[in-house]
Amino acid sequence: MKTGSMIFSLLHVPRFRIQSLANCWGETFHSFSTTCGNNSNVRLLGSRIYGLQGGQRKKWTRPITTNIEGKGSTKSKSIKHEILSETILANATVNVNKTQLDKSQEIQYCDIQQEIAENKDLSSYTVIVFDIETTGFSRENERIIEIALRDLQGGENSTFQTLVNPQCKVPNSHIHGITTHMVNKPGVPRMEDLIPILLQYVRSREKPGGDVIFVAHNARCFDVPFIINELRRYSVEIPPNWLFLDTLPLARELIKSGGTTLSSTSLAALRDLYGIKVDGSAHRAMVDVNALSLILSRLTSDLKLTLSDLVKKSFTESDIINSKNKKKN
DNA sequence: TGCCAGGCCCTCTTTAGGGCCTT
Repeated sequence: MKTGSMIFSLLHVPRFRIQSLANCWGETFHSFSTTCGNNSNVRLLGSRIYGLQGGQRKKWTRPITTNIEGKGSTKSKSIKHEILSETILANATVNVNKTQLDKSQEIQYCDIQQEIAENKDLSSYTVIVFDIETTGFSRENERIIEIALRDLQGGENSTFQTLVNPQCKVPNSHIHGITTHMVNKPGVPRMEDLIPILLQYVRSREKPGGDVIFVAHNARCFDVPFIINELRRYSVEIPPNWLFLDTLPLARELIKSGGTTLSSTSLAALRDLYGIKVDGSAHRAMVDVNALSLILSRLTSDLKLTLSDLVKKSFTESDIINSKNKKKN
């Protein structure tokens, strides 16, 4: 198993508008590789954001990066975003080691993506695995401090990760290693700054007229309600083509089906079951996203689930709200 | 003084309670 190669990547954000952004952030990247039980070598590329720098309110320049795993993308590129008033202009240059990039093309996260490619009925779906780190468990009282996404179709800009300035203290640094000092400074985007960027990023991954399935572990009870609350806090509606899939019920289903040594449905237990090694700190968003990408692949294989099955198991924002209302009544 | 997360699942249950999962 080889690890440690450095891959630069970028977030190619097309020109778009944003109300107020006063941030500057950069990323360094690390790679992650693992070998699954069926001898299929899988290599993951994660990212981490450090070196956050302050910016000015109305005019600033910032590097935004995600990773490149593009097919045949051996050109060097770099990205430089200039924020002038309310407009972001994107230009890019990133240095990518060709050998490393060739290796990165071996990535095959999910049979799901192959199924999407082969099935016309499913070709409109985009599957994005995501994870958030927060200041605690309460969706009402706590805030998101890190978010990471991975589009399983891969290619350029298939990942997105950033710290988020919660504008409050981080009381649980012992969990994820993210401290108040790391996020409470001008260089880190606040949620209100990040939302338009996030929406733009997801739009850039969508297929025309297609739906996006967001996958997370314990999505129904934790990640999705958190996202819904954060968007609502800034009067932003969840796009109607967003679906959500929770891998926790899939893990329960696997235990019920028997024939597995899995005794807990936690992400850590699933990682252990499938021999997925963590490169970096577990409980950091992109590390968990990378692990869950592999877990999703193995879970769907073990449970013999197709993408159609996953679509049936997915839920919408309305489902969460309706179930909450039912409970109230 | 009162609140402290909340939804799902299991069982010694169903007019309930407790454990698990997420940070």
